[in-house]
Amino acid sequence: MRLFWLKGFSATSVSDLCAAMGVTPPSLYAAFGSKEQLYVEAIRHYEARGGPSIWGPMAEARSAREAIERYLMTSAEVLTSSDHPPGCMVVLSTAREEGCPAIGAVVAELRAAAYEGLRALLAAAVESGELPMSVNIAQLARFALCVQQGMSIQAREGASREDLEGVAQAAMAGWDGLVRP
Amino acid sequence: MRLFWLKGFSATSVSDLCAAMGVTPPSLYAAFGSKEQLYVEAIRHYEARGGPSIWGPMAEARSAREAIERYLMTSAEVLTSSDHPPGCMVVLSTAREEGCPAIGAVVAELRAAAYEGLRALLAAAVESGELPMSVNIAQLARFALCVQQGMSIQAREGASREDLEGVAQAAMAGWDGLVRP
DNA sequence: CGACTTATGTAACAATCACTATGGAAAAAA
DNA sequence: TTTTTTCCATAGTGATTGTTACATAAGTCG
Repeated sequence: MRLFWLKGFSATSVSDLCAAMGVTPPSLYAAFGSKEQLYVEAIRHYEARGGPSIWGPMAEARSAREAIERYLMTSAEVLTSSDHPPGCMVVLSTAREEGCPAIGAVVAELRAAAYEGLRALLAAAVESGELPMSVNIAQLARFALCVQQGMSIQAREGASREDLEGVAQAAMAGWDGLVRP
Repeated sequence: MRLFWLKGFSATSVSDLCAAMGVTPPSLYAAFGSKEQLYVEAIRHYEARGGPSIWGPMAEARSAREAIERYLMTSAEVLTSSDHPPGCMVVLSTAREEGCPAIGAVVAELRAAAYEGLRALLAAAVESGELPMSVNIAQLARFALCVQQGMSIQAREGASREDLEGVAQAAMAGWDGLVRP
């Protein structure tokens, strides 16, 4: 998972993977079938492990604004954590462009789920009256997602947690500007 | 350039490049030396051609706010233009992570120039009095850059120009919130 | 027209790619 | 203890990687 995360699909060879796992090719193929299936399993594992650390804190928020703020602030922390490659594996994946549509479909599914999660959160906030009905939910969800995706690139470039927290703070100012009537 | 832009460094083979150029390997190597040097020449060509279309409109702006707005709105248009691959080649490049530090250095240089351009613009606005001295220039520059980088990922995922213009608009609301005392 | 430099295509280079057939060792079952 | 099954490494599969030696064709100049 870490190798694919860091180097991408094409640039990571089966030799690299075997060396990192301390295994020989036959064992790898007996366990995962192919390099492609291993990547899918790796990114699914990534989502299952890393997902809660980002989506978890949002669930405890008492307002949509606080949820989005936690989403971005937690991202600033997680994406720059030093015990794994920087940035989000799903956001940074380019397997489809590298000529692997099967993986691309899985990645697209995970990305769509992130967007839909944000959208549903905002829709519920409109329903409950926290947000005025005039607010453009799709725009706001896409904006938050876009900022978080940009953070992944910044993190890979070497930005610090503080750098990204500044970005999150700036984005929340955008929220306040847009939500106001 | 388009092949590298779309598929990245590792996933683009010399065969692909030769086929796309209608040339055989010896000609390619006589002209460019190596795949690596060709990538560098391609991304430099990208910057020389595509750079002005983004940085050009900013120069005509009459305020820092308008300049940033043009930066983001023009990006929304250019990054989704249909006559070339979606997203920014410099932002989306992962050559360093793919194991090519020489290319990584060139990409880092181009990215740093973008950040420095934004930073200088904001510094000048503080100097001229348009922006209060209390504003965090580095934070604002990084925020604008981050949003633009996120746009590249969204564009590659299939977002439309209108989608990204919505993001740009939301980001400008963030500007207004941050610049106010 | 002939000599020479400049290209470009053919073919092949060693290395690495993803992947697998085979054989032997360890563990489980009888 | 013997048999059977599971497991895994050695070694090698054909294909493709980036790159180049050679030979032929084209263009340039005397």
